[in-house]
Amino acid sequence: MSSAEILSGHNIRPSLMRVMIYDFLKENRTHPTVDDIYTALHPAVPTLSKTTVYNTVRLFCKAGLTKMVTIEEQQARFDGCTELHGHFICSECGKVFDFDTDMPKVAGLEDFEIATHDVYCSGVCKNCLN
Amino acid sequence: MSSAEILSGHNIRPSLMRVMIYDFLKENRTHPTVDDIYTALHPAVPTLSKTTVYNTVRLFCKAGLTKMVTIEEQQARFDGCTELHGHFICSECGKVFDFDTDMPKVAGLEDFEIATHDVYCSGVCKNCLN
DNA sequence: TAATAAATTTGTAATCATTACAAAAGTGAA
DNA sequence: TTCACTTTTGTAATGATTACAAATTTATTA
Repeated sequence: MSSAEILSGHNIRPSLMRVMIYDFLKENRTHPTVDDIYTALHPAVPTLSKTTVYNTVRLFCKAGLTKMVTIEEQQARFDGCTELHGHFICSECGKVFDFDTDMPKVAGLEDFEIATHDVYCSGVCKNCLN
Repeated sequence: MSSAEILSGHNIRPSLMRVMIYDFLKENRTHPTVDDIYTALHPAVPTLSKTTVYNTVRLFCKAGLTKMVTIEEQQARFDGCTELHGHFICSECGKVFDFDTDMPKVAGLEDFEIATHDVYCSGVCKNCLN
């Protein structure tokens, strides 16, 4: 299924900018920040505005198409994959890695309506340990 | 064990401000922000500076005495309890609740040095569901 | 105790991510 | 084409956090 079709399927009109940003998130599984996205796409689309990137990722997240990753930082990161998986941030290099996990146990929140589950870890990654 | 002793045990000199801030975190399990802490203590200590609160919570977190809770917000929250537990944020009222959980499964990070585990959930709390 | 050194606290100014907002540009229908 | 509507853009505002140096407090030494 094309990105345009995926966007349409979530009631988001597949404009050029939106498709580009969605493609970027799909192809770059590095959990980019808004600035990362802007910097990567700006050369190809000089008229791109950072506000548009902010608006677009917010739109995507509201539609459940992408996920926001807030992990010990003041800069939000975005993830094109919404399947359940954990995020590990390396305190040395700052890179964010995915890992496999399972649905965490949640006890004591009876009568709460739980919409999202997130598992975060931090430490030092393999590369930085050398 | 007194707060002063706990601070000393972590190689933090137990100054008046530090003990007050630590006590506040121990007694108020509401995951307060820096501003919450400042606003609560300021009447009693009019000379308190917000910078001091920032410095102090950073010092505590570095020493492992408190934990930072970054959950879909641009404002960091602080938790005086470092035992393993999950955090739930209500998308309606913004309150953060603790819940029981267990150590999440982490697969695929062999050779990584994992220092922290965090489980976050979001949704609508019991009160807001009415 | 007085003098000195070290650590803590404070206030101001700077930084930086994010949002508000209104104008401009683009898109599609009649 | 014209009109209504949506998207995109740029600028300015907001607000959390940090940098930094001065002021204050605390501990140490003589």
